Amino acid sequence: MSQSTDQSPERPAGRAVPTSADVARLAGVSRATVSYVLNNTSAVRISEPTRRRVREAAEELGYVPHAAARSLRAGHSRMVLLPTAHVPVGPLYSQFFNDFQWALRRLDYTVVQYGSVGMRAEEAARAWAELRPVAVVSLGEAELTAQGVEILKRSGARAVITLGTQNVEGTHALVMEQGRVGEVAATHLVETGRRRIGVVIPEEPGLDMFSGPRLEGARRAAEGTGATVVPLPLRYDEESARALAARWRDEDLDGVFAYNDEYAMLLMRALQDEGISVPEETAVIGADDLLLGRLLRPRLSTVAIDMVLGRELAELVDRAVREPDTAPLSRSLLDSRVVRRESS
Amino acid sequence: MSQSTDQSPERPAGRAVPTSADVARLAGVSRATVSYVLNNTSAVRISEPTRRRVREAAEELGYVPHAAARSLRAGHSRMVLLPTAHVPVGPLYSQFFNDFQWALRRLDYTVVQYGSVGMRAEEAARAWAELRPVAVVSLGEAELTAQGVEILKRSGARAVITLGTQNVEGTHALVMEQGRVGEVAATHLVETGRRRIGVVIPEEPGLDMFSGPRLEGARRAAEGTGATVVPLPLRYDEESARALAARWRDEDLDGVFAYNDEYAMLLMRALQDEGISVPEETAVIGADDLLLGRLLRPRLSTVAIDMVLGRELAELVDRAVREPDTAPLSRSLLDSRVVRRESS
DNA sequence: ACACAGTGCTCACACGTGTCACTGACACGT
DNA sequence: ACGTGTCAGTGACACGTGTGAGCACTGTGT
Repeated sequence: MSQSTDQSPERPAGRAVPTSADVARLAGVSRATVSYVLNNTSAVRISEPTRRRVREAAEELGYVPHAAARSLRAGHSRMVLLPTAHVPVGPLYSQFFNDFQWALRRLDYTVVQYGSVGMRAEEAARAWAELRPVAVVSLGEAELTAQGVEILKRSGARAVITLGTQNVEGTHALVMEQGRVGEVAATHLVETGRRRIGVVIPEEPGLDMFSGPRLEGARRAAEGTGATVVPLPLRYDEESARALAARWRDEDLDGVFAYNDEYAMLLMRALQDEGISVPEETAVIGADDLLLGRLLRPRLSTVAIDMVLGRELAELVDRAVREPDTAPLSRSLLDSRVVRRESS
Repeated sequence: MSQSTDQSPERPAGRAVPTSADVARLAGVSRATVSYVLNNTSAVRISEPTRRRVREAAEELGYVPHAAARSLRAGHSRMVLLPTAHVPVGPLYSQFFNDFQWALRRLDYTVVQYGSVGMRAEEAARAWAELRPVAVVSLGEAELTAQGVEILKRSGARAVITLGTQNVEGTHALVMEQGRVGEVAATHLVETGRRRIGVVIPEEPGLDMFSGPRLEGARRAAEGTGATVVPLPLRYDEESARALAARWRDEDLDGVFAYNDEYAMLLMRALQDEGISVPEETAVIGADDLLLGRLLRPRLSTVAIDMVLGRELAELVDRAVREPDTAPLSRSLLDSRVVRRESS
């Protein structure tokens, strides 16, 4: 990175940022009093007239406390860091993350998303550690090594939590059972008589953390039923889908779980263009229960995924912070159920 | 908010967070030397053996500098704050934001997203100001009042930038010409002979900042051509679409610009179910050029939107920070063009 | 012998905040 | 007069860092 140049960033002199000392001066009291008043400290008693004078002075100057100074003094920051994923997340996660943030703020945490694009895992961990967050909640475990966790904990983080598919040493690993998604999809296909079942694996990077476990789940479901599972790599474009459809009959497939509804729609169109009838010749099922899937003919069957509430997760985080030495959290983060429509 | 309780958050004593003083002690030098070495300060000369000893000591202790202390001393933070929008953003913006963040980091800024869910504008501005960001870049101007801008600037922010549809006093307002989207869509419909043109307005909250200007743009395009524009409120569900389609012939519409591809797909299906042929009886055009739109029959026409590069915007921000007194930035952030397929 | 410059490092302050320990002032009971 | 207690507030330190001023030492020129 470039060196911090710092070319005399003086403000225009007359407009210095007001501090609590300025407030104290204007109100004619000591700085300590200002601190007590503005923080509503209950242990010290300040008369009502003084309180008012302080508040008015703060208002007049437009005083805003300096978070860095505050947390420096306090020794901690009540800040929860969310490494921003480079994963392309759908509306499901957006909604979940919004709720989660809102709930954390209710618990008086400051939520900060901090990107790590183009950094190695350990480098990123160090950058996060500089902010001295009280907790780190990572979507996926890809950007966290055991060493990175160690760095974070040593820098004062009381909880490191991953929302992923596997456990990571030293973290509270909340497992999203992606495997269940593949499992219920495959089970549904098997129960409706399909025998050679394709599972679409997106070739787009960053999705492996979801697609891998879903494939495994499908395999588990097929085990011992006589059905076989065939992984099908697919890029999210028409040409790739056409190519896959062209060799469909050679593969002798009669059912497919297509990772999610978008890939399912793409593939179903290609199959139909190839003259393969859905669901008679091949059943298709997606995941996420997008509205758009209901607009196709046949209507797309799907796996609906119910995420845990953001509020619940926020409470788990809060507990992990308050009692860092308790056993690692354990909670299934999502639930899956088949929504059968017409394509399967 | 609840009071900060601070119930003796002592770490297990043996594991205190290491500071530069610890590093100095271990390396047998002064704290100043440590600072000089770890920051590669060129003005002071430190011998190579000493440098090595310091680096090794830092490594051994797992020392990570304390960002709060650093920026407290420095008086500024090179932190760019991105208020997280409560707007449901599509893949277009996700991509753009990723690029933008990456580019800012290249310029040695620290990018932090900070939510303001459930806060009033002024309250949120105050919370942001506590972090003393050097710049604030807001997607949309909804969560920024003139007063909020004043608070931020007074707290040391050298640039407040909005990516929106209108100017805000005191900010560098980068205008996304949403109007153009509606304009090119309507122009296209008019040129292909349509006379009564519907414009879908999503009823979902948070989208007004886009839908309003798009409607206005469509109106501009129709002006003086003899065509009329009819706003059509629509919720993103099948029932609402069915209801709209049911009164379609009464409205006597022969063309529709449907806000984006998702609403367009929803509406087109409802029209077809109602027995209205597309494009013969009614032309349909969306926006965003989603892949899924190409899967329908007829294939969906759309307005492709080319966003400005994240890197360019990052450079604008950098310039605004370095020279805060220059004229407000001005730059059109997006470009629109019609992609004609089969539905229009 | 002295001035002077260069090298390698340290001292001590400042940044803005929270809070512990303490101080006057006044009231009350004896 | 004295001890005790409450009220309303203040003084001073600590948090971790960056940096200008300065110090001890060595070499070099006159």
